[in-house]
Amino acid sequence: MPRITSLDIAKLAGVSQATVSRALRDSPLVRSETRLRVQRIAREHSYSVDSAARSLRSRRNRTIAMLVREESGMDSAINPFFTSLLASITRAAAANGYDVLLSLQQLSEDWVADYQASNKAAGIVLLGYGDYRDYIRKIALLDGARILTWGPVVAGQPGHFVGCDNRRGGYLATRHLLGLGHRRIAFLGDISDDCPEFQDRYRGHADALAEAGLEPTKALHAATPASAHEGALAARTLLRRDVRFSAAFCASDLIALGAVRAFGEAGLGVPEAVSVVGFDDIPAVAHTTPALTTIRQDTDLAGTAIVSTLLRLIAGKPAESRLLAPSLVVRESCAAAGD
Amino acid sequence: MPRITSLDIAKLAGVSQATVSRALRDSPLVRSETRLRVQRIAREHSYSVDSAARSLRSRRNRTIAMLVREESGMDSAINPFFTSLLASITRAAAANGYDVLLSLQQLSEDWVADYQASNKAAGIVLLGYGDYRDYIRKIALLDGARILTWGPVVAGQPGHFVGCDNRRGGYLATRHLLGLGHRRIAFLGDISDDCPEFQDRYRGHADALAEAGLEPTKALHAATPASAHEGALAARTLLRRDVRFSAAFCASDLIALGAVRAFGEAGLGVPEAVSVVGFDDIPAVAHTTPALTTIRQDTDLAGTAIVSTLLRLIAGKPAESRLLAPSLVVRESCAAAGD
DNA sequence: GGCGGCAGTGAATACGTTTGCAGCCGCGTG
DNA sequence: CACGCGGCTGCAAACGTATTCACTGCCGCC
Repeated sequence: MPRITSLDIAKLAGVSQATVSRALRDSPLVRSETRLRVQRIAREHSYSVDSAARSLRSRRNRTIAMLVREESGMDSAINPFFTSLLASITRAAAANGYDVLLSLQQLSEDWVADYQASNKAAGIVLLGYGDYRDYIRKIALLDGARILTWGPVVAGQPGHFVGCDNRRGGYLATRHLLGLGHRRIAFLGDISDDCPEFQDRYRGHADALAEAGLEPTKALHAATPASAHEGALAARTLLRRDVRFSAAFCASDLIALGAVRAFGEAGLGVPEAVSVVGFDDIPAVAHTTPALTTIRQDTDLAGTAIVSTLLRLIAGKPAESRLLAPSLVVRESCAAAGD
Repeated sequence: MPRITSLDIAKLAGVSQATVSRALRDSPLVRSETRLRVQRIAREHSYSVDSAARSLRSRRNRTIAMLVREESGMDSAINPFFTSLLASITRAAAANGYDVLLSLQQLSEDWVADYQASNKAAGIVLLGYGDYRDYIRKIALLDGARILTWGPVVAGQPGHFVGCDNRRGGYLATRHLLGLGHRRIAFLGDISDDCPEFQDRYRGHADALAEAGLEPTKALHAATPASAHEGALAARTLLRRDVRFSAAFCASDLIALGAVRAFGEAGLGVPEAVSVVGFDDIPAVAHTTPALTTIRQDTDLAGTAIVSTLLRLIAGKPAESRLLAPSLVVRESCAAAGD
């Protein structure tokens, strides 16, 4: 049973194959009467264009590839909004008539060749490659690289990025705490160059303090590894310093979870004794006790921003890196400062 | 800058384009010396085969499509192992040289035409379409439908399925409780025809009871909606009946979470007063207090099973539906029966 | 009335690859 | 010596579509 082709439809409709091709693409070149007839016949025979032939002939391709870093990407414990980001990108792509190719990659091999040169995809979205920054920099300079990276946007870097406005997020978090009357606010998180995200969150934190006429205090900052629950360690470090504070802004939700536990073990209830704000709004923190007040990244918005920027790149139009505004989600982990 | 083709490589290597094609596919027809030279040159120019041209000419396609149901699929709260299933399928596909197309679909439209007829994909994996059973049944009968559904395997149904051995899982859960000395074990979960999974879990539960010379007691069964935390409701229903039990097997982790809370509110500590076993091993339950003892579905195994079965289908070989063995994960929510 | 243009259509070609077929060469065999 | 055969290679024909170009009527205009 041979595959049904546009030529078959052409014969059935009594027109040429060229006309079928045009009719199915809603070309204004064909009379609307003809167009509708062809479309009807095609539908009746449930014909649909062979995508291989199409992209071979037209030299373009309605597919974008999502490259997710093997180790980190899909691990929903570490990067929990990846799933919803995935979904939202897929939705946005579909809305633009694009298919999405999913691939788990180490980013070590020559996958640019694999996907760009063999044109399996018109463009590439990189997810979870935060620490491959230099490599991305390199390939971003390739001619016509249609590559978009989800991650921290740092000024002046080559390549195209879409990411969360971490500085704004940090600002929102600390402003919330200030608004509740807190004045001595700890910051938990590593702000070395390894974590540009956290650096920005810290800057936002400082912004908010400055706005209130305060300055960040060194004693109130506890560095902590980015991942893992070792936020608890940082919290204990802080407690050991014997410095007064009534609130803590944690650079990630996981850190916050650890901190909440550490505070609890030290007899400091959250939010009675100390208020806590997290960052990310991972699904788990809505169901913890207390449910965590945190900063949410809008994954829906992120998906559409990523796709629309990438499509501009594909179309050869100029495209800017974009920062997405996060928002504050108030739950139960903050209380007004006692005095 | 025109795209580099196999013809270019041919010229560079001083052979014909046909030989290049063969060499790159490791055909035994070309002398190994020639083959290596061609491959080296291709690599040096980072040439890779145009996938559109390849699949057009060869009429085959190294892509499989994953269709995830829009509403339920990616919602990681409801179906949390979907993400890891996704990852594991992608990995398994890549190991076989297949790409994975991700699509969120309602399964209402004529997507079979879209994916099969337009051959974007050689085969289709359906995820999260539990209640589209009759529709799947219909399309499973299409000639050469290379479609695989992840979901409950019921005997005699048309189509190809890979799913968890729910009966075995139910058996394991209840056997664990019996082993701890429990004799009056409640079952929380809807066992109507709407939930074939839960029916099977209940059967396994009954199997284990029978093995111990016991019978399921009607009074110890509380139906509950499949999703949501309304397991709490079921638990309360049970408590109101004023029937004695020392353990509860919950047909899903979400039900279990609700039940644990309801028991707690009624003054029944878990596991001191009542032992609880869940099902699914969603990520959250490893971090609750108490951490939940539950039945885990092995998503890695599932991914490889799904892919290998689908590949058999694609190759035209006969393929069987497969049941995957779950395993018991012991945590903190069960204690030996007091007497 | 000729002529340019326009709307609609068809013929033909090219996209880059795979693959059937034929050809070549050298060697063993009858 | 002829012949065949096996190992290797090239030629050329598809695969199904998009798109350029040419063509046909037809209308309006000078």
